[in-house]
This record gives sequence, C-alpha cells and structure tokens, in this order.
Amino acid sequence: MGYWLMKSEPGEFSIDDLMNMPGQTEHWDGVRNYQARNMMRDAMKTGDRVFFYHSNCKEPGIVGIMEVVRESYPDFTAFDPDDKHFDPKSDPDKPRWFMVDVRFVEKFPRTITLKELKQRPELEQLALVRRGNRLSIMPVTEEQWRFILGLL
DNA sequence: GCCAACGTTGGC
DNA sequence: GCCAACGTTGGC
Repeated sequence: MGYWLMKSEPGEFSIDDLMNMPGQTEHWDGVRNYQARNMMRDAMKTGDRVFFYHSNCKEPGIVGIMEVVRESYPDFTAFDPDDKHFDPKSDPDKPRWFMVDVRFVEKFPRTITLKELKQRPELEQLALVRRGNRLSIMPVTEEQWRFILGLL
C-alpha cells in the first residue's frame, strides 16, 4: 500500500467539507503542478492512504486520513472556461491534468501541526518540512506514516 | 500583508 | 536553450 500527503486550504476545501460530501467522497481537482500530477497519474493506487493537510491557515498541519477510491482520470475542471482552474492548453482529447477520487477515513482528535512535525528529526526527509518545498502532493514512507500517527 | 522560494512563460 | 520577468504557494 502507498502512503501520501495532500494539501488543501481549508477555506477552499477542508476535511469537514470532505466528511459532508455525498459518500464522503470527492475528486481532488485543481492540481496544476506537473510533479504533483505525475504522482497522481502514475503512482497513486486504489486503497492508498493519504494524510489530509490544511495549508495556508491559522494552524497548518495534518488533520486526518483519507483513502484513494478511484485512480487517475482527466481533471475536467481544466476544460471549463468558467472554472477557477481552467486551462486552455488542456484538451479533452489530450488532457494535461489528472485527478483521483478520495474518501474520508478519519478526522484526528487534534491537528498534528507543521511546527510539531518540523521538530522531529525522524521526519527530516519528509518533503513537507524541507526548506522551500511547495509540492501539494507528496509521498510518505511507511515509517514516516507510522511515526506521524504515533504523535497523536 | 509580507516575502522567500519556486515554477512557468516567453523573448531572444 | 538561456534566463529575466512574472505568478503562485504558503509559512509567518
């Protein structure tokens, strides 16, 4: 099984929003970064576990867990001129952007804050805490995954 | 709101 | 293919 971390601004889409979706499931649209896209398109598999990270907010950190329930397919928001994430260069016949579907699994009793994650030498290699890293989707090793859960 | 870090764009 | 200009991310 693969492990991941995905960021979202809670003002845009929070873990509570995911909980309240029909089937507690939503497509992870709007990713417009090639590295992040490649991970979704090529590496994320059904059943993979994903940390839900709240970014650009008062208390940035990991707030819960979700699960990949559908593997990559074209991000249709790129085709819609009225959509915030419209990209005229993405053609329905040759889509540039992809997404996966995720389902809510668990909301933590508290946020595991970025501050806390940064203080742990065990997580030095985690992309999230590396200087200047802005990737919105990143892999997490099994060891890192277990260690982070142990912080709760 | 500031700004450092990074990715993308486009002229040459 | 280089690189300056610009836009975005996201912590603080």
